[in-house]
Amino acid sequence: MARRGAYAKGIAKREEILAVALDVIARHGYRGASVREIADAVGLSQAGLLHYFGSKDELFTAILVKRDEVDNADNTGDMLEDLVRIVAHNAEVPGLVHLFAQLSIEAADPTHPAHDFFRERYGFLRRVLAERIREGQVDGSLRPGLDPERTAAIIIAATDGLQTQFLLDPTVDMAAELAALLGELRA
Amino acid sequence: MARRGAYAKGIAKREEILAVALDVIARHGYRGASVREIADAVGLSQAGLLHYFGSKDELFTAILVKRDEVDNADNTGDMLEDLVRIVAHNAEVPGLVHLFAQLSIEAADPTHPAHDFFRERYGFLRRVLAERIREGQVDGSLRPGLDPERTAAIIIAATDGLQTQFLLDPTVDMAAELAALLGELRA
DNA sequence: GTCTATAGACCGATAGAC
DNA sequence: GTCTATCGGTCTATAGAC
Repeated sequence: MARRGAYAKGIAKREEILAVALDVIARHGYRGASVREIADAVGLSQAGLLHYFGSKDELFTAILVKRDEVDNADNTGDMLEDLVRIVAHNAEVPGLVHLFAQLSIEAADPTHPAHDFFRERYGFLRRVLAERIREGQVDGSLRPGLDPERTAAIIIAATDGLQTQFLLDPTVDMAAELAALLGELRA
Repeated sequence: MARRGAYAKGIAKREEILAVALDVIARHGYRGASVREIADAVGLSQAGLLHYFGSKDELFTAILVKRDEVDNADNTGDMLEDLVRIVAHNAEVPGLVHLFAQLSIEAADPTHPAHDFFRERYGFLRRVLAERIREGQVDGSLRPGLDPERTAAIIIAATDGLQTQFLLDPTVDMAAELAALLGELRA
C-alpha cells in the first residue's frame, strides 16, 4: 500500500479531479461530455487533465466506477430499499443520470471501451438482485410465484426506463414509480 | 393532396430513402449515425441526401416518425398485446432499437431538436396506456388495485430498460420479460 | 437531382516549453 | 505538473459544376 510521495500525490489528485467532475456533471449536466468540457469544469486544460487520465476512455471509465462507489457507499443491505434510495438520490443529480444513460447505450457496441464494464455491471446486478428476491420469497416478503431472474431483470429495466422518462420530463417521480412496482411484487 | 409532378416525386423519393435507411439501420446498426453513413447506405452522397432532408435534424426526425408509423401499422387494438408484439419484432432490428434509445437519451437536453418529439411521444403513450389499463380494470382483466398512470409509466419504463439490457446482451429476451411483467398485473 | 470539394467547428491525442 | 500549440480526424452544411 504505502506508496512513495509523487505517486501517492498523483492518486490523490485523480480522486480530487473525479470528485469535482462528478459534482459538476451532477449539477450542470454534461452535454457532449468531451474531455475539454470536463477539463474546463475542473479547472485544468485538456492536456492537463489527460496527464492524469491517459485517454478519454480511461477518464470516463474512472467516472463510472467512482459513481458506483459513491452510490453504494451507504448501503443498508436491504437491496430493494437501497435501490429506491439511490433512485431518489439520482433525481438530484440529473447530469450523472444523463451521462450514465448515454454511455450505457453507446456501450452497446461491442467495440466500445465501456462495453465490458456495463455488460458485467448488468450481469452482476441481475444475479445479486435475483438472489435477494429468492431470499425474499423464502422469508415470505415477496410473492412466491415470481421468477427471480425475470423479476430482477424487470426491476432493473424499470429503473433504467424511468430515468429516460425523468430526463425528458423532470416532474416524473422515479422513486415513487419504482416503489409502486416493488409494492406490487410483495406477498 | 394531388401534388404537381416534381414535388410529388420529391416526396416519393423521401419515402424511398426513409424505407432504405430504416432497413439498413435495422440490420446493420448505425454506430455514430452520421448523415454520411446513412447517405452511403442509401446510395447517395452526403450532399445528395441533404437535398431531400435539409439538415441532419430533419432527417433523423423523419426516421423516428417513420419508424413509429411502421411499428403501429398493424396494431390489433389490444394495446398490451400490440406492445409485446412490437417488442418481439424489435429484437430483429437491433440497429433501430439502438438508434431510438440513443436519440431518446440525447433528446433529454431541452435544446435538442428531437426533445419535443420524445416528450410528446412519452406523454401520449402514458395517457393512452393508462386509459387502456383503466378499461382492463373495468372489464376485470387487470388487478383493480393498480394506479393506471403509475402502471403505464412502469410498463413503458420496463420496455425501454429491457432494450438497454438487450443491446448490451442480445440473449436477453425482451418480449418474454415484458410478458412476465404484464402477467403479474393480471387479475 | 446529384455530385465533388471545401468551409468551419469540434474532437482526442501528443509534442514540447516552462 | 501544467500549459500552449498543433496535428489529423470526423462531423454538418453549403457552394458550385454538371
